[in-house]
Amino acid sequence: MASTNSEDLFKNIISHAKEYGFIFPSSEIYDGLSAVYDYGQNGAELKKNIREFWWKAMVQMNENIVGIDAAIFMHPTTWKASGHVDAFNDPLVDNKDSKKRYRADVLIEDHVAKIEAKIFKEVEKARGRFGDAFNEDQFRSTNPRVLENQQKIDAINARFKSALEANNLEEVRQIILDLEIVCPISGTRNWTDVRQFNLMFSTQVGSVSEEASTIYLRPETAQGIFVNFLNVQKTGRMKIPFGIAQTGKAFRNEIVARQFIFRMREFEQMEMQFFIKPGTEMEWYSYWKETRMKWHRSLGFPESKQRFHDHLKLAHYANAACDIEFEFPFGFKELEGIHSRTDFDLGNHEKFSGKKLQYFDPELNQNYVPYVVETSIGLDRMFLAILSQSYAEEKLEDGTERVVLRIPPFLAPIKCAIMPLVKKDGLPEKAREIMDQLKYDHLCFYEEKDNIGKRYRRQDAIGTPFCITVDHDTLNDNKVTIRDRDTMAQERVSISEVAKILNEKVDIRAALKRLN
RNA sequence: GCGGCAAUAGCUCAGUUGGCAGAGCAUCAGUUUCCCAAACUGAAGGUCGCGGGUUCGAUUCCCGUUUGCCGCUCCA
Repeated sequence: MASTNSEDLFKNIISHAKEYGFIFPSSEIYDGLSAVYDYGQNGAELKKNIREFWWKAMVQMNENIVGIDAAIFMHPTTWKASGHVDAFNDPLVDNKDSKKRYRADVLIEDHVAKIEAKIFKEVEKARGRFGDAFNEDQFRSTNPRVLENQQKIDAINARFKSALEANNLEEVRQIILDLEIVCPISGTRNWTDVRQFNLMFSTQVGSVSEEASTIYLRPETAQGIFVNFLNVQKTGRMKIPFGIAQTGKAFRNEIVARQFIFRMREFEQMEMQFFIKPGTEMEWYSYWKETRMKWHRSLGFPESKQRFHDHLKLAHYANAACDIEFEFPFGFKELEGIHSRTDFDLGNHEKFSGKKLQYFDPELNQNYVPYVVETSIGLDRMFLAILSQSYAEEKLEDGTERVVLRIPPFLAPIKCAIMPLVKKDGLPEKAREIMDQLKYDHLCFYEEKDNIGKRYRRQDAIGTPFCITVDHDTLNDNKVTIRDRDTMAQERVSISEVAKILNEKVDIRAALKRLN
């Protein structure tokens, strides 16, 4: 059972996640759906608790940050303004020998450019021959070689244009084959089919197909915040600097989606857009870098597991960007992104909507489009980080092994298991009384099946931090034992104190205070 | 997307040179023990991922396909 290397470890974590009701492949009875997963009974709780911790840390702990919940469907123009439509509409083709991928339109344009170069050469030759008397337009419209090449170019362009307009990718490939375009690296013409990779999923709104208009499932939640900037600023009487936070599903049609729930086609983001005065972005960028790292560190995992990764190549919307990376079993990977987005988004939404998205700054007595610093974390990735960091295969003193999830108690799916030592002599009744007392505050679990050791191990496996056991002495002294998941040590306490003790042990407040 | 490997019970896997489908653990019902996966009795759980082909007969051989993992590629 013990994992000898990180690949085994990762496989064991995946098995464990399924066996104990954290993660299931989507629609598994139909063989699943590639890169889509469901959260099971324990996974849903853990995910909810992570989301709550983020929400409280961002919204509840910051007077100048408020939360919204925007719709997944948005007006199609949103994605033109954001740049998502244009950035991802390229027809791509792979060379099977060199395994290199090219944009089909670039291959064809390069080929056209070569023909143009030939024409240019002819023209320059002629210019040298005729000297000052040279009439380029006349030469181009009469020279047979130039005309022939120009016709070729026109024919290619016309054919390519109509193929693209008809969305006929077969034809695009045929053009590449007919033009005998070779891969610059392998030199072969062994091309795959041409494929259109659009990052966004589309669907139709409207009941009649002719009236239907195409809309997209949002590829990021951020735009829901930008389009509501004025609504929130005005109705919330927000003053810059202020933030808008949101959690929710986003969808990306990834070409390659892999590594369990690390890269899924449907995933949940937790994003916060912080609106600031232009010129102050670098201060706020480093403020949020440190603040977010503190949040990650507050979970108590080794600091060596997290690191910053500064982006050298910046996206079209950013003037500074970094990732917080986590060391997953398959290496350091992005967990959260912090981006200085300038006024790119609000500015573009102004252009496309024609609405003024500005803030009147009373101190400066002037309007401006605010700059934005964004923090964007993948909830599913955070879930995987916590799951893989918590998972431990332990060898105990007596030589037996146990699997334990050392999830921080306030994030654990089940906070407390309550069990009678045996299921007779009135012990179950007593345990039920305690269960009925605690269930109003915490998700608790009652169990009387199997011997007590087995029940403890089952709770270890799902990360339940505490087990309360009712034994024969309980009936006389009204005391129970509280067993700690990590140390396996037991403490005997009065039943009247149990609620108070448990409240303290699983309280999210301690974690939030560590953020200060 | 390309290449490699894999898919048999909830989990980990064995197996049949092509001839009635197996183990351990887990699950459920009971007996017993009672503080760290104990024991016993019984039960349930499978079109051997799916679809074709070859064959008297395919879980086994062949082809396709789906899903997963790994490498490359991609990830504004």
